[in-house]
Amino acid sequence: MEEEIQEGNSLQAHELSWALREVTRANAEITRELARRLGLGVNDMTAMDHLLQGGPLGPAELGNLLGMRSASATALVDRLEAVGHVERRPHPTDRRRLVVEPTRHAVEEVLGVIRPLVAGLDAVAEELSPDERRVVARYLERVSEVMGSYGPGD
Amino acid sequence: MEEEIQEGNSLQAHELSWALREVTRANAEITRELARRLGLGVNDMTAMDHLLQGGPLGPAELGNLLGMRSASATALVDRLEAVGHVERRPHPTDRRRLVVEPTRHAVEEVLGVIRPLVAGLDAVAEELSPDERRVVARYLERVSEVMGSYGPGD
DNA sequence: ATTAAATAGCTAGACTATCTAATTACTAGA
DNA sequence: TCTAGTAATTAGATAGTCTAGCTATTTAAT
Repeated sequence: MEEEIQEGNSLQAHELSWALREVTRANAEITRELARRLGLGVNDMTAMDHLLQGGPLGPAELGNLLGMRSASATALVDRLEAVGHVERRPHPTDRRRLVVEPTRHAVEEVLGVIRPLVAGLDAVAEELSPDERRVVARYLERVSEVMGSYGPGD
Repeated sequence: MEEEIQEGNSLQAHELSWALREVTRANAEITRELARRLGLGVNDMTAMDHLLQGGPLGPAELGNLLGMRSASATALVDRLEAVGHVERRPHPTDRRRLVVEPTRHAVEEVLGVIRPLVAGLDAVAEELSPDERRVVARYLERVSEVMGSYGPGD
């Protein structure tokens, strides 16, 4: 896009918000692209991402992270299991529960696809000085807070 | 991921990337929430967003922004038109084309829902000094570039 | 102990949104 | 004018989600 930040003039707040909006838009695009490369739907890919990132999750718990009902989560885990990306294991203490575990092969495949992106983003962060990183991190945290405050409510 | 051991007190690059990841995750959530409040699907809401933001768009052009085929875009515009959120108008010069225009009522409704969020994000930007805003903006632009470089390709 | 309520996951059937392929109408270049 | 290309649509198929209801298990209250 052609909107360049003006040198000399002060940068208006809404221009910064616009840059943020561009990031979220680019993120939506890349999410579709990564899913396509993995041969998964967007939600299925995002679910794998959550499984790699976070601790052990049950099907419904996983679905909640994606804003879906437990029935849909069952179907989601079915699909992931069918392609060998996850396995259902019994929960160690609660016999009602399951834990959904990514398979070794799936971990490698997913990481292989997202690694270049992660590396690219880390490289951008490396370009900043430690002080600058602190400024940006604080901004990003505040943005997360504000977004979170509009979470599923009334 | 557990707490990273920091060298000195400097903020590591991947911690910053993690903060970015939190933002994109929060954005995915709030996108669902905003769509829910408007009684629209996520793509339909995002389409409205694009129509408010950008210049005049045809159905397929709009669909491309969302990564969908022209047939799906036709259906999308059908849905938006059915609830009175957009109108199909003839393109001024090319009689094959249409322009999809949001209705006055829809503009108000959508803006009413997203305005608080936009205001909240602008307020976060206001908390920063002009210099800090420049630093953050540059980071966000670089992030958009990196994400864009993984765009739909091979 | 027994019973009642809540929780986790699953099944069934319907609905929504997307896709591919083919169709119509129009534009533009040789 | 003929031909190739483009914009939008239609038709049919498929995938993913939803609601509603089910079983099994756990937790809490008699």
